[in-house]
Amino acid sequence: MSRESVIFIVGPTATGKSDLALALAKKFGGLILNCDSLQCYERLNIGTAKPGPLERSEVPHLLFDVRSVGQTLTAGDFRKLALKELSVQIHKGPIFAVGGSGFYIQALEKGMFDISKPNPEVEARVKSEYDEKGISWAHRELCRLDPVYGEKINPNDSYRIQRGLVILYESGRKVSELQNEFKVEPLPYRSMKLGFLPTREELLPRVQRRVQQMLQAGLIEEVRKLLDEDAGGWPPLLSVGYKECRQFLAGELTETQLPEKIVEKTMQLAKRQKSWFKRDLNTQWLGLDDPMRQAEPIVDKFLKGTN
RNA sequence: GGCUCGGUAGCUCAGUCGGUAGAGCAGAGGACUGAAAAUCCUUGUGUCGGCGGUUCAAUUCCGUCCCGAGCCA
Repeated sequence: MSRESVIFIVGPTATGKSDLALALAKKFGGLILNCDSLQCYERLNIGTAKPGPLERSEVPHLLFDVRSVGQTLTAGDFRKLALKELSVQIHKGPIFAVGGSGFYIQALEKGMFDISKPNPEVEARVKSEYDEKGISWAHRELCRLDPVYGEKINPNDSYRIQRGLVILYESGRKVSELQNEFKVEPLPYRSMKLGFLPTREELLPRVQRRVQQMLQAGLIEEVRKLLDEDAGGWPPLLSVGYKECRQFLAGELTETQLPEKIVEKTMQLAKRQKSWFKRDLNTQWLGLDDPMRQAEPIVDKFLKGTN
């Protein structure tokens, strides 16, 4: 029996991925590896539905709270940290890699371009030039320097335009070249994927319940404390739930609008997560009803198999 | 009870000097290589409140009724 196994558990938010991972890890003597971009940060607990001390005392939880307030983590950082954790921990038992960040899971499974982490000075330079000269200038500049990539991305995609320029200025490399040269670096362990793909009707009540619970558990207070510590410019506080609490604290949302807005934004996030995960044909899909019963035999068979 | 203003897409509303209507948001689908819970793309038929009348033609004008808000009694 090969013990060097990774079982991914993917899907949109509020589907019960963490609960399933915990149950499976207990059952099969495994460990949990976080694949959620925001649960990597300290102090984002309530709003990310991060597993608490109880869960973490039952099963080893890896890659939670690896960055503190004000710091950022990139997908590339995540990949490196995850591979390192896997190399030292995988002998201890099967790894249940859980999370809703499709981009992070892709980074872990397939690798990333061979370039260094973005240099903050270059990023700042691109940003200020972008702010000064505008998005259409930036897009034209990108098209001039890397026509293939420039024409592929949308002229309104501020994020990718700036990123493309940062890569060009910093390394002189074109994204289109990097894409051509890129070779998948598969995970050096055997792996399988379980996933949830609920309908809107199935997910909505779960999201509503979860948002209610988060607010009761003190989400607003969590946000207020972070803002008191001057974390206002920290990108994670722009994410779903956190952003809306800030709007509430700024008087831009009423007490009744707040939960409604968080539910709405969470459902939109879930839609994007679904469209990311559903195209992966290697995923075995589970229903929301008693997922442990469905998953256990699949995982058991996988762990007993040798290929 | 009288007067006024409203009733148009799931919501907020625009508009049609009479030729059956369109924005934002929501919803749906999709993309995705270092902030990804980010960033972005595509997608708008609905008894234009009901019933009558005028008209070649009414969501638009007129009458009446229903509903909501406000003012006066």
